Amino acid sequence: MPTPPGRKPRKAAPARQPLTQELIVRTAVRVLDAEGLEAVTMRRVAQELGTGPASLYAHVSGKEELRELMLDHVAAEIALPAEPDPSRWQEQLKELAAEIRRVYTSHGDIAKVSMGLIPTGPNLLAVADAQLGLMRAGGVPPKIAGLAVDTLGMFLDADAIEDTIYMARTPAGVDRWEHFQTHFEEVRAYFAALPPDRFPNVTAMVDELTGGTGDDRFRFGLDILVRGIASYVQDPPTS
Amino acid sequence: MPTPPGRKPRKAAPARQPLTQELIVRTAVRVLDAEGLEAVTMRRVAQELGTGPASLYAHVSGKEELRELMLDHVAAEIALPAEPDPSRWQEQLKELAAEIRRVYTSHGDIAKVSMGLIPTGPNLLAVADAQLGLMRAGGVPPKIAGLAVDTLGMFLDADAIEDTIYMARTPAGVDRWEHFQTHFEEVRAYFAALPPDRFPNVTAMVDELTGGTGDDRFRFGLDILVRGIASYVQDPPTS
DNA sequence: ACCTGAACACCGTTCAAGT
DNA sequence: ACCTGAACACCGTTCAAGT
Repeated sequence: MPTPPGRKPRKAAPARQPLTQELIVRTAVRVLDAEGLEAVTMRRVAQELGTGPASLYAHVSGKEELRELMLDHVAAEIALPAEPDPSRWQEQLKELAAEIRRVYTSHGDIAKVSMGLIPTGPNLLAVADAQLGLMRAGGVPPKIAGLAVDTLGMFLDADAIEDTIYMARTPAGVDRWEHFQTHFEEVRAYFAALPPDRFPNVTAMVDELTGGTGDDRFRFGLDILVRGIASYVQDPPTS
Repeated sequence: MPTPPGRKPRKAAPARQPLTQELIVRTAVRVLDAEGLEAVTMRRVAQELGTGPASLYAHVSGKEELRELMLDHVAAEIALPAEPDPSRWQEQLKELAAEIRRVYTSHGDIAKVSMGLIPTGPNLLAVADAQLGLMRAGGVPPKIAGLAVDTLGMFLDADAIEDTIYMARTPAGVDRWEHFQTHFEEVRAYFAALPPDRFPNVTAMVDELTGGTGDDRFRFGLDILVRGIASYVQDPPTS
């Protein structure tokens, strides 16, 4: 049967969307989520878009910029506190940190891009601005707040990277948690088998060194940092 | 003139040293020091040794193992405290941290290898053992000490990486410090030019955000961490 | 056992040529 | 202005062949 007049074919063509920076970044993040940062190559992203690698360079200056755009794209998911509350700025800062951790760890090893990068994208800057806002509301001296944003950022990046170590190396087709467990048990056995005379403390503390979960480590470090920052407040707000 | 009998030629041949793991690792570290971690490729190390990349695989399982061997090789330079002194364990821990920082930052971006890696090499394990020894001497509860080694390691790795950002990207033939200054001034100008209504805190604190040196940041973070760890000590030793 | 050349399956980026 | 094919100068790793 011929198509009746005036009725257009359902799909005019493959109708590929035109290339834009936004589309490229979204595609790159999809690859990141599925296979990790190492899999995000210019060639791979181009292939995913049905084109060649050279086509990307009209919208992105190179791989480095693409990585930074991916990071800022992902940072948009971080929910910021509505308004600083001076009476509970420490809790708010911890909540924001937990939120950043949640978003980072849900996007493969994106934290590797953040580590050692001065934030310039709008979303990452908004996060930094929110952190500063909370500390200012809490009465943290500006100089301390300036240093603390850096330190907090280092901690969050490092923690997210640490969290994704076992994940990243999981071979395809293997259960992630099983892989995690196996690897962990190997480390434990290795530590336990070390010569006690050369490593008296490591061998004596095998349980303590391998026992803590990622959550334990995060809470421990975050608590110490926030308490440390708060210790610089001269006149704590009367709650 | 012919060579007199019984006198061997000065140099019998190019006399290349036979390939060993030790030699490969030393060569790789030399490339790291001169050109950074990215320049350390299997092919480049092989070339430096006057052979092909395939030859390395008889002594090293691959690039990943070579990187870890490099890290442990470098960790041998870290001077460990002679003996824990319970009355000044916090100072000793800070001194050790500063020593680790010194060694890491003197070897390009080697800290990138350490980040997110469970230490298994003898030298890195010795460093961890020393940290644990200091904390145990200070009366830090074992569980806390176990978490603290992790947190401290994360901080040291992140700090060293942060320190080498500007260095690593310096183009050849350009003065490193000049490059650093230029880049820093650009960041400052960028922050200052941001819209104050969207980023009220960042724009209000440009000086505080760009003012601190790497040393400031290190001392600030380390001080907070050690104080936090010490806060878990139940019965501080009577000094 | 160690070393090698050649090959395989990848990279990021550039550039002249097309539309 | 945007897109493309082809090329350039690299990667890590494997493998059969040599010694």
